[in-house]
Amino acid sequence: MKSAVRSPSSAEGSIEDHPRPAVAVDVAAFTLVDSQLRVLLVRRARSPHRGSWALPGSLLRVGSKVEESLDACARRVVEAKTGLSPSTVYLEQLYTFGEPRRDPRMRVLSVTYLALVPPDLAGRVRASPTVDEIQWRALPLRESKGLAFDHDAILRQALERLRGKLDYSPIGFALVGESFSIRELRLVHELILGTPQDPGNFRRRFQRMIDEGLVVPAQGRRQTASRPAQVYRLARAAAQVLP
Amino acid sequence: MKSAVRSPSSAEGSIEDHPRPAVAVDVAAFTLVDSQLRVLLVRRARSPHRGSWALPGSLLRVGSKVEESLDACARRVVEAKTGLSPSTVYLEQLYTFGEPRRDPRMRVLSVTYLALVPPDLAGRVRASPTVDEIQWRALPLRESKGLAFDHDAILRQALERLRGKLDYSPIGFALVGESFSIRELRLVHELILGTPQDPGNFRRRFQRMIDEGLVVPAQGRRQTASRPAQVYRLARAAAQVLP
DNA sequence: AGAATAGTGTCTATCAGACACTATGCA
DNA sequence: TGCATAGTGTCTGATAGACACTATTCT
Repeated sequence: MKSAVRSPSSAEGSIEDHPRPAVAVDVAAFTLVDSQLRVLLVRRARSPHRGSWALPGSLLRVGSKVEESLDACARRVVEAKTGLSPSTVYLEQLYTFGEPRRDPRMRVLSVTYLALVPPDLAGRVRASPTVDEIQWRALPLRESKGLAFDHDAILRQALERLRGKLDYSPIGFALVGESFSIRELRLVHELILGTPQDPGNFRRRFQRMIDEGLVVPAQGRRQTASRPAQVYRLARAAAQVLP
Repeated sequence: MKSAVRSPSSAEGSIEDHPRPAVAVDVAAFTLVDSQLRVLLVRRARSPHRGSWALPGSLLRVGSKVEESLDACARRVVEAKTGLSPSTVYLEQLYTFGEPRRDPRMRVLSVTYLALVPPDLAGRVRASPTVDEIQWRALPLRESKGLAFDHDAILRQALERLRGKLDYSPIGFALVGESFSIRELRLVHELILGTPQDPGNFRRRFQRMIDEGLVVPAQGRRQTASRPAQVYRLARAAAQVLP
């Protein structure tokens, strides 16, 4: 019972000899395509869960030469799957999943990330040669229990985080282009929250952001069936918030 | 550059052969002692950072027989250090730290947890035989750069989470006894937020919780220098929220 | 009685939500 | 000219914060 006495602190004594789990980084990447919220999925080519859809991921690079941080690994995953320069992609660590039997082969921890890809860049993934092995899937997914491993739970957690942060953080801007109309930003909120947002009230909240200098009018207008809308862009100071 | 082609998905092919990092679980455990917010620290008996104070932790138990989940590992850490039954301790995963050089010996990931220990149980840790190797240290710490590894950053993150969730979650109840006066709960909020809370306004917010049935009056009163206060306890339904 | 804390009342500013209304550009 | 969408105005109810006030119990 008192076996903890042997190694009371975080990383003691024979740390090199202690058995270690495999560590993967999996990413729930979202974007907007055709006015739909979509998540990036890959089809598994190998067992286990061969043929199932899964969140893209990779084993963390560990070893004498190629140590990468968790953030760097997540960036690498997004870059590899989309061909995007990751500088325009918002990335945020989500949660670490580590149930003993989540992978049938062996003990695997998954450090998960939330990624937001601007819609004007998301199209590139279609040009990939492995086109039918990777796709932006519209949400909500039909078969909600369809993903490999525990990726359903990861996806749920990612959406929850997204919804939770939308109101008090500028996270929504990561899903519109560099310049955007209020209508476009409102669509992002409506898709994430799943409920229509009152145009007037939404605009008033947006107006406060203008007053605070968070957002500034930009050149150009949006072509619509009727009156064109003013477009805006993030102020330089605020753009730093979304690395 | 295109090395990702070899293993495009999360856990592919030679997962058993891929080099693996060590994985530790470190816990930032808070409690109230002498009307002060305190964090549980242990003094490191071995190199690296020998003699420095650190958050308590343990290597994750991995292997054929003793697979434990991340949550179970965090519970085990708290139990080992405090002697408490972990059922009364609030536990929540915080963040996973994985910078390549955070441990000089080798690559070590730290999955961190926030723990809240009810004040009436915290005293037990003093009775431990290793009394001068472990203690509840008052916050804020004097030497804010004094902890081993990157534990300063972990502690900062834990306090941030605590502050952030205080307003919209019942997390504060985890730092009072089973029955408590409004004054006691207010003290918890004041210590976490670092600012005095208006007694009247605080009470009004509390009143809403009573109206919603979240909290109910309990037997007994609190002995003070003047008028004794009513004590309350969480309603049975609400108590489930704090496992 | 006096001190101290528990607990109440009230005023103001802010904000979300509902919804009616005006303005502008396209077909 | 009509229509669809952009954008404004207004009302209501909920809430945070500041602060004055009353109530109760201990010494």
